Amino acid sequence: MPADEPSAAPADRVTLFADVVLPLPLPKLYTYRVPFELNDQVVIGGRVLVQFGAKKTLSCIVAAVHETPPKDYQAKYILEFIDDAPVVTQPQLKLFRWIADYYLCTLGEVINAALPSALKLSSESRVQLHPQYLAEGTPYPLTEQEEKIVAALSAGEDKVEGKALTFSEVGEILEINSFHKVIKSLIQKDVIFLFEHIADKYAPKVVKKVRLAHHFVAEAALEGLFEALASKPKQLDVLMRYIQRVPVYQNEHTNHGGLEKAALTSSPHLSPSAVNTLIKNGVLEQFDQIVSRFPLDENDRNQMPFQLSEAQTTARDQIMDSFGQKDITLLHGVTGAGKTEIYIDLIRSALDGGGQVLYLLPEIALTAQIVTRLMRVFGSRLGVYHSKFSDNERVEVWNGVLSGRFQVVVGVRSAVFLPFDNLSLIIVDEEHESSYKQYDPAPRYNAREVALMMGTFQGAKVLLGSATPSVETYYQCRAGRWGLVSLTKRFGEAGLPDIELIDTRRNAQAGQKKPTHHFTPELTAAIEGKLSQGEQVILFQNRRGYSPFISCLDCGWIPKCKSCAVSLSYHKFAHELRCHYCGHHDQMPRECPACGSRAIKAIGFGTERIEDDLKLMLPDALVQRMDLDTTRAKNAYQQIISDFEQQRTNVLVGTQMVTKGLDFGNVSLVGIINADSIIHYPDFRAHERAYQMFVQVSGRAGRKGKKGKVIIQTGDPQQQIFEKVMRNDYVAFYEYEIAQRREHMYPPFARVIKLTVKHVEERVALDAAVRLTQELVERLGRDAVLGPEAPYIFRIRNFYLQEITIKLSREHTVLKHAKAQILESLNLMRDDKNFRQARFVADVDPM
DNA sequence: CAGCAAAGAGTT
DNA sequence: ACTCTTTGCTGG
Repeated sequence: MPADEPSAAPADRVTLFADVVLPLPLPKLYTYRVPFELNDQVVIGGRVLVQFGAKKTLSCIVAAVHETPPKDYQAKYILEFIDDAPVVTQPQLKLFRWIADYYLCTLGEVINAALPSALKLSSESRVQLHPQYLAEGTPYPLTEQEEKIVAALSAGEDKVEGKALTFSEVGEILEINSFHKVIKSLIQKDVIFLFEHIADKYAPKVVKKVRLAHHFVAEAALEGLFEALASKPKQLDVLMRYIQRVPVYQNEHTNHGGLEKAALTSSPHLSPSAVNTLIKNGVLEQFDQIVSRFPLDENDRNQMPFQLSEAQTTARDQIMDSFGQKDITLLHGVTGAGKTEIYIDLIRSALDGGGQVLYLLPEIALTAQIVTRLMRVFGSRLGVYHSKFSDNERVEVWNGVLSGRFQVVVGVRSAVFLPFDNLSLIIVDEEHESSYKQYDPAPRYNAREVALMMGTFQGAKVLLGSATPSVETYYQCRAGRWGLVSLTKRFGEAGLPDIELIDTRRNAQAGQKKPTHHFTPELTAAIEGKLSQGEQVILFQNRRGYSPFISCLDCGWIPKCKSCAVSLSYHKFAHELRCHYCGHHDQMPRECPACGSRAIKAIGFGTERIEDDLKLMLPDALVQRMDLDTTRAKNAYQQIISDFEQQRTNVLVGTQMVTKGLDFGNVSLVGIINADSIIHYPDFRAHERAYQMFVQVSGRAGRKGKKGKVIIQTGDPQQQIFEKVMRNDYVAFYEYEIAQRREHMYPPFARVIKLTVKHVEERVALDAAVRLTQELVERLGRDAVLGPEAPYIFRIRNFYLQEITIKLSREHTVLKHAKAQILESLNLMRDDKNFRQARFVADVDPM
């Protein structure tokens, strides 16, 4: 095409339209018009401000730009462009579209989950004095409270307009909650007006620094200063420290960078008031500097040299080999085989090739242990993305990936949303973990699957790692579609632990006594034995709280949650009854509300009770509990781990958390208190989960050359699964399980989509579910649809539940068609007046 | 038939 | 999701 095409309008006169993604669960994109003068500012993937509806101003993402005006309506104008570079890249948009499609949700929901909330602008209502009031006052009388607000609004330095207050500030001034009435009345009297204030929530981190005022930098001036301060020793001390830390003579710039104010007041002999006096007298000047929340490591590239063992080297080479032919490879390595070193080696060569690397870990295992090791090798090129990070920290990681500062990111499932555009390697460690699946709210995605798709889109290799691979993954390897590399030897030649099954039923018949009934004598003896040898013990019980329910011994009363179909768990420390599904809690009753009896007993046992009883049985043991209740605080988890690592505690009692990815050198015994509840879960994955749990928790025993012991307490030692756990025979487990899946048409032989219908009335929930089932059967055939069926816990948060399970062929085109049919059925249901208050939730590949 | 609450429609 | 609009219902 000739460059000077006469018909081409000048760039700034083209009428442009932008399709934007609103952060709402709306199925479509919305089209806004770009104002001419902003034509050259349009950035796909950038944020823009738009008016949505009459009241709302929203920030959203530009997904596409074009010149086609919408047919049926007049597009509104974009108000403002926020970014001059994309915050969401093209590869991301492509991936997000795939997620929305695959997981049956909207693009808005994906964007909402993907963006750190500090990147979403917030709009807050504020009030200000009305210009008319400022000019003429008001003819209406004002109440005392109204006067108070007017006074507060006038108090600002900004005399012309007065200052603005947010609603909550108004509330604080009046010290009442019902301030809306006051505001409403003032608006009616034209005394104030309301406006929306849009603010970026991201706040850079600022440190206070000081430097020497520039006219003192010259040597002569400085000498003079010393003389002038001769009689003020405190100030002199501060000045000396400054000069000691900042050699101002060397050059001007050294001083210009200054020194953190905190560094001047850090030792006890340095007085903060002396610092302030120096600032006040103009000797030092104070300034703010924006710093990264992830400081650059000065001794970067402190590449910790380490040697891969022979087995590790072989595995590494096999993985590289496999990647030559296949994009996806599974590293099946027993716990303790040293997978992390192999990962580090692979990451290093991926980085040398100039690509980015994403290293995914399940939520709980993202411990200091692994991050510290990675930090040592990759220094400040490593970004960490983690649920306990603050919003500001997340934004910095996001921007760091965009800018190229972070070339490796280690993170939890939401790290798949980060703006990578040049990935060459993705590692999904512990790929079988269910915490990769988001359950609520939408998007209900599995980060492992998203990672696989991301790999395909960006041409990256994907390495899945696990000691107990998911059946689906192993199946792909067996079928030859994915590569498989096995590591069967434990690092340092530590043998696999001995596993002993203890029959709790036989013990019960033998007449066990009460306070220790969940500890068999064998387990108790083993714990005592190990502790006396100075070794450590981990006890696993998959239930938190003291006991799962309590009961009146006289009338049998059991307290239930008022909004869920579950009994309330007793939490002894908090002296409360709690619902683990909705968070509702009650005081522990002194007497039975039904019959007045005082004989209320805790039935069953959770981690808290195990901890308690153990302390009674073995008063010298230093017992620590690790479960959701003890790890709520930001650093609690790390504290517990490090206490155990440093052997300040010697028994760790916990839920699932203790099974995951922790390396302890001195643990020689692991006890599984009750294996039965794990095996007998009503779900097609129950056996897989149980196998994984037993093997993973066993893997905590016996590291660093010591042979460990595992004791499993069960009422049914004949279960086939135990034999496979004891022989550590994954393949045998797999063969058995895959036959079951084939027979019953479960994954990997079918895709499962679970639909949940929720309604406050049991009847309506059932009716809606029956109707939905009919619709689905009509579209997909009788064989594809199971249910409806009320789940085991049939009411949660006041909603009655019904579940429909859909099983589909894995074939891509069939799947796509079926999902369209499902969406159609769901939309039909949502439009049906009879089911208006019903909620319909689709969960693709539930776990 | 006012006055209010609950349900429905629409957002570009 | 949120808000404006319509419909439905209670009291009279």
